[in-house]
Amino acid sequence: MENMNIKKLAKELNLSVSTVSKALHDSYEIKAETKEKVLALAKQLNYQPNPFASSLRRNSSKTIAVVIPEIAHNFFSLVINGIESIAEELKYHVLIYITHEIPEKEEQIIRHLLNGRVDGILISSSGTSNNNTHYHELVQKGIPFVFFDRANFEIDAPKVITDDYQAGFQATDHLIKRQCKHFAFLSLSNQMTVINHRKDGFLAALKQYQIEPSHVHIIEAGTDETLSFQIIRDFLQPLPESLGIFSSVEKLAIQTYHICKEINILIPNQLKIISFSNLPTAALLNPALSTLTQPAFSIGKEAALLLFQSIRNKGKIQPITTLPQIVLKSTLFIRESTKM
Amino acid sequence: MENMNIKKLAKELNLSVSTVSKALHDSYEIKAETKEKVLALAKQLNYQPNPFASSLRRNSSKTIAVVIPEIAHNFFSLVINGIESIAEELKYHVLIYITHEIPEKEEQIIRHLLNGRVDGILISSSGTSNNNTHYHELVQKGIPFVFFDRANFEIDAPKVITDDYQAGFQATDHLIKRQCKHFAFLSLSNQMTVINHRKDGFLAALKQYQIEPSHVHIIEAGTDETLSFQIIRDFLQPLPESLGIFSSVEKLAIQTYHICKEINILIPNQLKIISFSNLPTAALLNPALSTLTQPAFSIGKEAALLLFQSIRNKGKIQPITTLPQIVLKSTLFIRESTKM
DNA sequence: TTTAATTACGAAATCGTTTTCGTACTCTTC
DNA sequence: GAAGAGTACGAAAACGATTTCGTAATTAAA
Repeated sequence: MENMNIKKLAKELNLSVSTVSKALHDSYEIKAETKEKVLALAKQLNYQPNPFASSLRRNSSKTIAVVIPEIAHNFFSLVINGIESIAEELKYHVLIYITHEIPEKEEQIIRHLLNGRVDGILISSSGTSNNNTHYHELVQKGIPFVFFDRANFEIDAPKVITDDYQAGFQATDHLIKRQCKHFAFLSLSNQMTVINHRKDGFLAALKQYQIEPSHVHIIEAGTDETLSFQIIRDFLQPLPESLGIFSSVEKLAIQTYHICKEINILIPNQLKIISFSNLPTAALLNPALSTLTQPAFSIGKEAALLLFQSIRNKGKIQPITTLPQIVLKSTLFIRESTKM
Repeated sequence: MENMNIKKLAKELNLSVSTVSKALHDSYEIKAETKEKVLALAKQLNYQPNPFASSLRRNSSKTIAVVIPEIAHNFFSLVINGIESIAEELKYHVLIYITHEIPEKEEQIIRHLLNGRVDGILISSSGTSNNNTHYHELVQKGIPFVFFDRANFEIDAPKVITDDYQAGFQATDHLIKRQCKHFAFLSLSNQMTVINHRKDGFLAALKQYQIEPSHVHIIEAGTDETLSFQIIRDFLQPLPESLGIFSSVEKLAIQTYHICKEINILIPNQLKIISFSNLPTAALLNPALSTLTQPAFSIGKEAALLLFQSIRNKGKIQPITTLPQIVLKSTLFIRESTKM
């Protein structure tokens, strides 16, 4: 009596296994009276179908995977919230995989997922877009996947991104209007398209205002914490005159704050800074941080919706139109860190 | 040729399915030469075993579930990081379920997991300890689970917690020594044991210093955001003299900061505050927030280790000794928000 | 030389569902 | 009342792995 299964249910009911299965799935072949009996006993004996048997037979797992570079990061946590809100509604399960910003790790995870464990994948890429073969394998295997935020534009898959170029332009325009003379862009990696879009917006704004190229600084801080600390610290000593920093990610802005505190640089007097960020405490920082805030929850929601659409359409002929690419808007919050 | 499976592999190799399966599992029954051939072709044809067939037969899923109240919260994100670090090593998969602090939601999730989808569960309870039947059902079904942080002490399961009583005492002691006259404890719920342990520490310290009971305030702020805002705001108007606040969770401290900013209460002059928190920006707030910081990553790691130990021991006789309960220490960081 | 043990493999059952057929039986309809 | 349609169910074949047995062939022991 360890575990209830459909066979025991059938025996108990004096019905065949197939009849019970059909009854549980509300098949038209079974008459109402029988269905009721089956449902009643199933509930009474606390029957729950074995998910693996079901997945094996139906070739569908009711599970999706989320592959992200890191999780202890407000942006990604909020995205997961958005994803979960949809998955929960559709009774799907959510597997989480963390790449720790290591492209090989991402490849390994994606390759593993080729085995059919999930019906679809949501990816925020850690890749340097050098090696795309794992994405191609997904396409070839017919496993639906959707990129969010960190997309790979060489791959023909649905994407949910934000208006990074425009946001970068807007942030930089703001710094220019606040009378900065030198401008620095804090970059995570020059291999990531999101970051590069933000940088392109940054550069475009500076170009439009004809800023002296020698006053433009691109700081490749990288993903390693201690290293990026050192790189930023080195850049700030000596401190360029009227420096305006546009940080492409929250983490680097926080590091900059720490460094400024350490070596006594006053924000916003000596240095203005604005950053992409979903920090719930941005307004409470000393000084309050001006931010470009991505609609993280919506990104997760939209990405999940696209994925489930993709899963539903699986097998059916794809429309010839290009795959959907949803672009959401980030919001600019002007706070004290960029005060004149 | 859609998907590779063991049958096709066997045919290609002129071997039986069973031989191939054994070879892939490095069985002693198969000679080295055959194993090599099988492994070689498996790699060449990119064979990956179907996880559902395997799980169905072996009755094990190589998957664990993490059930948490919310994810957009530094503490839980860090815990997940810790959990993932162990799961990844053991090649386990991690399913995430979010209860949004709704006990019924938690029950529903746990009940669903009785179907064998996972080999074990890590739980940070959202329950009010009124209804424990779902935990009992886990025990009865023999599904291993471990509580972390928010444990239910009526249930005989392994737990990883922190020294909440002591930390609460320490935080309060600190406030007393900083010459506070009135003392407030911001609580999420009087049904949660973690919170109550912190409160007990708080009350014990006040008792030891013989603080006038009328100067002690327990604020039940609750989990609803707008409501808790209102409750805290109401409490702060009018502002008790020399108020020292001990916030049991980060979120309420942040709300308090926002309110103080809004109604112009100066921290730490008019109000001192210390909070349990894993905010990476605690030191950068205005003013820097004194915190009790839980070793979130370690909590996740230890809980995962206990769970896997439990999974390995499944079926074997349990030792008569009480189940393991690991207590980790929180760290006190004194910052400006409690300055004299 | 006979017996026992070991080696290396294969047939088939099994895990618990789902789904395709097949088939009694009843009910129309002309 | 014969043919066709519809109803309600059951037998059995999947799904793809794992595992239990059984057994030839070889080797070792007596």
